[in-house]
This record gives sequence, C-alpha cells and structure tokens, in this order.
Amino acid sequence: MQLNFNSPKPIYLQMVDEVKKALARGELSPGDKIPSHKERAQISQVNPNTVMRAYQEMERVGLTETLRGQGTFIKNDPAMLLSIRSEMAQAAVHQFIEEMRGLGIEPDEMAHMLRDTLHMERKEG
Amino acid sequence: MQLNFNSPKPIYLQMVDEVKKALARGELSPGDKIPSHKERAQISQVNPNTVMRAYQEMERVGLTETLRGQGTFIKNDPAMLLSIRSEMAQAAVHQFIEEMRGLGIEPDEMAHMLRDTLHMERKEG
Amino acid sequence: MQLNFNSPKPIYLQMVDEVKKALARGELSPGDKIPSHKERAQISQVNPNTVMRAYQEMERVGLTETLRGQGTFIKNDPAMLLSIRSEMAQAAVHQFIEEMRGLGIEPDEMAHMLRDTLHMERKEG
Amino acid sequence: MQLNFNSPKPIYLQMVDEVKKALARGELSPGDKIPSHKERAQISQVNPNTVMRAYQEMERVGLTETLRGQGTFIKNDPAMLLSIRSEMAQAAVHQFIEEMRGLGIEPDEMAHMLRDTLHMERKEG
DNA sequence: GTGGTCTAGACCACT
DNA sequence: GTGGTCTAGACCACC
Repeated sequence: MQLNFNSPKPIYLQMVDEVKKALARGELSPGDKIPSHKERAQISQVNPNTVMRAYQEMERVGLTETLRGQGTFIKNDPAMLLSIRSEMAQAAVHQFIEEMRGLGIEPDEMAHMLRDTLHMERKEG
Repeated sequence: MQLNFNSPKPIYLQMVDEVKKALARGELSPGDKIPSHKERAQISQVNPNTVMRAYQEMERVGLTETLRGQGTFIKNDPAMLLSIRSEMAQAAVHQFIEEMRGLGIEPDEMAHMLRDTLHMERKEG
Repeated sequence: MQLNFNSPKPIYLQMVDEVKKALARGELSPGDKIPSHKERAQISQVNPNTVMRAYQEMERVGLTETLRGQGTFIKNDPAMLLSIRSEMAQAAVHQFIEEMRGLGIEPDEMAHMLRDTLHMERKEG
Repeated sequence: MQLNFNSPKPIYLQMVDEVKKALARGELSPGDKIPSHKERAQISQVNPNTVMRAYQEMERVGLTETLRGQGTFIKNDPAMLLSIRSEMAQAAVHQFIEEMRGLGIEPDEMAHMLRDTLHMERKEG
C-alpha cells in the first residue's frame, strides 16, 4: 500500500485505488477480510478518520460490505470484480496516450519508448 | 490549453504543464511572449490571481522570464527546452508502467494493450 | 517578528527573513513548530494568505517542511541551518561596503564610522 | 548609475539615490546640469516616464531645480548638500548594525567581519 | 484546527 | 496595459 502524501489526490481515494489494485493483482479475493480502520491507520501511518473515509467510499461503490462486529469484507460480486482490472488498465492506457499526445508524440514513438524503458528496467532490475 | 476544474491537481500547476506541453509540441518557442495574466484569465475562465501563480511558478523553475511592464516571455535556454519533452515523456512512461505493474500486468501485456488501444482509436477516429 | 508595512520589500519576504534571523539567533531550532498561518496572521496583523505565501516560500527554499494537517516545522538540515547565519551576515557586510563605497567613503572611514556609532549607542542605550 | 530592476525598491527612487551618491562622491557639484530625462532614459535603458518621476522627486526634495528651456540643475544649497553624505552614510551604518543585530551578532564581531571582508577584497581586487 | 486553492477586487510601479 | 502584492472570504482534505 503505497501512499503519496504530497500528491494532490486525496489520500482516502488513493487507499481505495490501492485496494482495487490488490484485487486486480489477486492479492485480495472476494470474501477476504480487510484490516479494521484502526489497524490500517497504524500500518499506513495515517489518521483513522482518513481510513474511515476510504472504507466508506469503498462501501459506497459496492467494493466492500461491513458486517457489524465482524469487520469489513471484500464483496463477492463477480461482475464488478472482473471489470476492475480491465477498467483500471484501460484508464491507465488512455491517460498515457493522452499525456503523450499532449507532448506531440506519435503512436509509433509511444510504443517505442515504452518498449525501450521496459527493456532497460529488465537489465537494471 | 485544456484545464480540468474537477481534477485534484491545482489549476495553476495544470497551466504550467500546459505551457510545457505546448513547448514540447513546438507550438511555443523561446522568446515567444505569452498572454498577460489578465488576458489568459479571461480566455481560460479563471481568476487572474490563479494565472499569476502559474506564471510565477514558471518563472521560478526557469521556464519563463519577465520584463517589467512588458510581459512574460519563454526563456531562451536551449538546454532546458530540449530536455522538457524527453523528461515529461519519460515521466509519463514510468507512471504508466508503475500503474500497470500495480495492477499485476506483465510488460508484454502492457505493450499489447497499448498497441490495441492505439489501433482501435485509429479506426474509430 | 518586526514587519515594515511601508517598506517596498514585500511583507511575505520580510517574514521569510524574520524566520531566518530567528534561526540565526538561535531562537528557533530545527524541528520547532512555527505558528499556523492563521495564528501568525492574527499575531502579525496581516492576511492569512500573505502568511501562507511566506510559508510556501520557506518550504520552497528548504527552510521548513510541512506535515499535512499537523503544521509547519523548521527542517532539520544542519548544513543549511549552519550556513544561514554566515550567508546573511556576509550579505549584510557586502551591502554595507557597496553602499559606503557608492558614497565615496574609504575603507578606513567605514570601520571608523561603524566603531563610532557602536560606541555612541552603547553609551546612550 | 547602477539600477537593479529586480529590487522591490522603485526604480525612480533608486535613481534619486544614485544622484545623491554622485553628489556625495563629488562627481556631481552644485550648479551642474544633469541630462534631460530623454537622454537619461536612453543611457539607463529605462522608460522616460520613470526618469520624469525621479526628476520630479528630486525637485520635490529640493535637490535640483529646473530652468525652463535650459534643463535641470543641481541646486546650490550648501546646507543640504553637506548633509547628504553624512546622512546617507549614517543611514547605511544604522541599517548594517540593525541587520547584524537581527542575526544575533555582537558589535565586536560586526567590526571584525567588516575588517576581514575589506582585507579580503583588497587582496583580490 | 492545519495546510492549501480559488475567487474577487483594490492598489502600486513601470511601459 | 503589465507584472505584482495584499486583503477578504469561501471551500476542501486531512488531523
């Protein structure tokens, strides 16, 4: 769970995204219990209120459900779960293309730069 | 100059980025005068002070220089100008890779998705 | 914190200098929390936005760091802190010499006048 | 005539001070004709209006007098002329002392730093 | 309450 | 008209 405290993006929304990514990665599965807001707050060095807001937001969008006294769980809604990964990926792709286009970079060069960077990282890493 | 008023990213920073992009695209050149903050404010439908802040930020990072009572001009610093395009492009590539990696997507699939989306857009557009 | 509202020097820059001076004097130490911009605004009888600008300038030059929702703190960068005093003093000395030289006053007389004035003040004060 | 276009001190006041300094240095004497505002504007790369304001200010404080059709001249007011040098020098000394005191520097160290810097400059220059 | 952005409008120095 | 400071007050995210 990587949070960027200097990003203009609100922390609670960053937390929601991180949960979605964990789901996309398969690190979190439907039915899984997620830490209580207090626990999460301690782990992430964030104020409990902020975690609360993140959890409320996740509940609101149907990502989780809360069982009184038992905790918060990833909802078992296959349709939604399936779409998360592809939706977020598509969004990332689009954002990338828009950004590159804004810089006046042609599609061929976009693919080229992506490939180059991936190759470089493979060697270094 | 496209501004997103709902983005969490401050408007004045968006304006700085837009100028950088225009430079990267070659639409703006060293020595060019950019509109006065009041003019820009009217065009972009934002408060003059917000534009001022963007302009001061640009001055601060050495992107522009200001002549008392005459206006604000793109600085003629070839080295810096050359690097803007590649720096911003590289940043976009990295951000894309990180985002995709966060979703558990492999390098090959990244390139694949990018290519697919670019192809689709070509047909549609 | 003495501010001169009639000085052509912007208030927000005067405030930055005052903090630097307090550091040089040892009245402020690394890690110290400085008053919130709203508090400072009330104390100094200036607009909160003006204080904000001063605080942002301090952050920009690496004098302070800010913790979301907690406040603004003097940065713990010993190297920088040590240099502030000597840099500001050296600047003052240079400015003095230049000013006196502009008046056609010789080095010996500069030292002489300084000594005289210091003596006079000692007796008066 | 050195003008600092980035100083917060208005240029027209800087010009007044420069004339005073030239008088203090003896480069300008009572009765001397000073350049017309247009000439001065060209020499100093400044807008004629700005020079006009400087000249008006000098007239206002009794430093110069204008003879219709003949130009502007340094006034022959011995009392005032005599005081300029010592007044400006005293002001510089006081400002220096205040600045150093603001940094928590003791009188002895002030004199010490001044002497050191003067010595260093003598060797370098 | 704390940092931070934005708007609106006044005032100033310089061209 | 151009850059620039300051005030006043609203609104937001986070603690």
